[in-house]
Amino acid sequence: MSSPAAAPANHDVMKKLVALCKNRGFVFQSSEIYGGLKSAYDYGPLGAELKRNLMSEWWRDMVTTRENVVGIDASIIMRPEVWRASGHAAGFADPLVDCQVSKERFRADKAPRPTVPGPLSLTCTDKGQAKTYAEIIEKNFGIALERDGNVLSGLVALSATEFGFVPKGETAPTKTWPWRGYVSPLIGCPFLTAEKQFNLMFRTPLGAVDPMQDVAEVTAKLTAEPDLAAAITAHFGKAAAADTTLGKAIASGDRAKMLRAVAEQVTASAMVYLRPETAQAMFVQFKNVMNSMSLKPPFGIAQMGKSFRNEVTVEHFIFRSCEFEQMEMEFFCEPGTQGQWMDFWKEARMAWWHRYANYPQKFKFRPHEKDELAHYADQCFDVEYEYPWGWGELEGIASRTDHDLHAHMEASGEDLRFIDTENADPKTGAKPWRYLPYVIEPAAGATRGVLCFLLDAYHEETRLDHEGKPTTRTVLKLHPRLAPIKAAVLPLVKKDGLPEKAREIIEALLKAGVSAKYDEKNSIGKRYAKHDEIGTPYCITVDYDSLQDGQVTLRDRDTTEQVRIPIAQAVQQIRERLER
RNA sequence: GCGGGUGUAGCUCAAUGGUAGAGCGCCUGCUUCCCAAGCAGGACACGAGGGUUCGAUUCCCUUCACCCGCUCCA
Repeated sequence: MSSPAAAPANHDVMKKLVALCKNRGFVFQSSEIYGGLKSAYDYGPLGAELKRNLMSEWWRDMVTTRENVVGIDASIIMRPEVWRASGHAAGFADPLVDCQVSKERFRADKAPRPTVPGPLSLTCTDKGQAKTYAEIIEKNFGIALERDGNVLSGLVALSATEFGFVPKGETAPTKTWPWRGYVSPLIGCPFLTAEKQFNLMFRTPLGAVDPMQDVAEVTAKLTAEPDLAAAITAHFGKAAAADTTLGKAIASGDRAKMLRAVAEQVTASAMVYLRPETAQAMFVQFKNVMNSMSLKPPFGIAQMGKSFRNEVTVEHFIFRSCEFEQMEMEFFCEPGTQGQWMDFWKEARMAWWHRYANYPQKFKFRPHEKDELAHYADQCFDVEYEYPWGWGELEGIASRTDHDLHAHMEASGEDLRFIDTENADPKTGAKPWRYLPYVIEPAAGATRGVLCFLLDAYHEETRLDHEGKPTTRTVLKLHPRLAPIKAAVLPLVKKDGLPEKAREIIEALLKAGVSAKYDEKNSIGKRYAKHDEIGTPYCITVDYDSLQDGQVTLRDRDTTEQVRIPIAQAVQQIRERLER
């Protein structure tokens, strides 16, 4: 597209874009009239078109125009086993704890565990912080720790389950608290909140009867017993054996933990998860897809759709939200060929982003460092975009090895290997070769794609009005195929038969399947400006000459230049421009 | 979740312990022959809940949401 090389360096661009999105019907905040819902957004009429266009372009490029890629559209809810096998259920259900003094939040399983018995000294970053924290502790826990520079001392680990305060000069603790054996990583503080499960996944009971009723009834019954642990063991039997979650909770002696485990146990059979990524369905249905479509590696399965994650922090408008949309493809190939396919898809994917961008220099690859790689990947590249707040991820292209298929084969007991009858197993030399394909996964954020192309398209140009005063023209230089409205049809004035002529043109456009809008309100300049702001690439204007010579002007959004074309060619001309 | 900031019309902003005003936009009519023209009318707001007060948009508390920083990811 024709544009200057340098992107506008406007630090308010996010603010302005968010305002434009609301004003012009691209993106609204969810449930706005009720005060809004955190990190949830609704796509308005133009935003819905834009997102749809973007996703259609992806599907066309990744599925429709490729012989070796097929698409699926899987259910968002799947058996919980899927998420256990994929590692999402365990890997993201880490217990989180807050330090009651420093407010730091950390993972309990990774926290430091001081030797017992022994002193527990709090090391602050500086003297000022030490003073503040000492005051907090005095106020909340009623003890005055001894302060020496940035170190607070006086707390002592007494046993694996108890710590206390031993004032200077004393030998016995004057006050004690129960303890879980670890302290906060930053300052080494034992005053902590209870462990809370932070789960990545959205959980919902599947079924007409709400299992909370069962939870309430069982809890009421169990807590009426004098010995909770014994009551649980009696009620659940084998399900409360020592190696189960329930059994471990009983062993801990913590009532809250036990009741939590009871609730989990009672609801377990009804609970399902909303998928945190679309990828797993493509692994789980790998065999069905391969067999029904008579495919053999190398081939890909693609899918677009919503995924759900409880993010620790949501931020930057639609950049990170709990409900988001993905465009993912799992490309299954022979082990050993993953490197070359990685190169292939890297290039293909970057070319795709560049195709719609005004500023290709704002896209780049960022290779993952070894220690940054997910456990399932042997290589990973992020496609990053330079957002106003810095570089951020847009797509991840991961070499996932055979990790996922392997995990699902093991968990389900289903043989997911491909049987290659033509080639011998390179290890044994025997035919057929049974192997689990390796996977290259280009996983793009559709929601992020919408944001990045809106940012890429957002332009402000200063020009002089008819009086010579500078005015700002806001233009969304969206790629014509992404633009929500392709053409506006405008009578120069709304009289003398011009509207009627314009109506004929818009009807022809709509009939041809081109998204177009008729507009006769306000002056012609205002209508141009309005359509520039929503990214309409072409305006067709009917003037008095049109009635005589059968021609109209076709105005280009980016250059504002006009050419005169016959009305009879209008539809065809617009369609041709969209195919470029 | 924690710290800091913000919340007044569709948008951008103002004023005020005594019941809110402008610009732009929007709607109606007239006018208007190509890049946010003019005239005349019109509609629309104190994020929500509670407290103090004779009276709160203003002061206090709570809550919700957003923005900027700490963690994670498509």
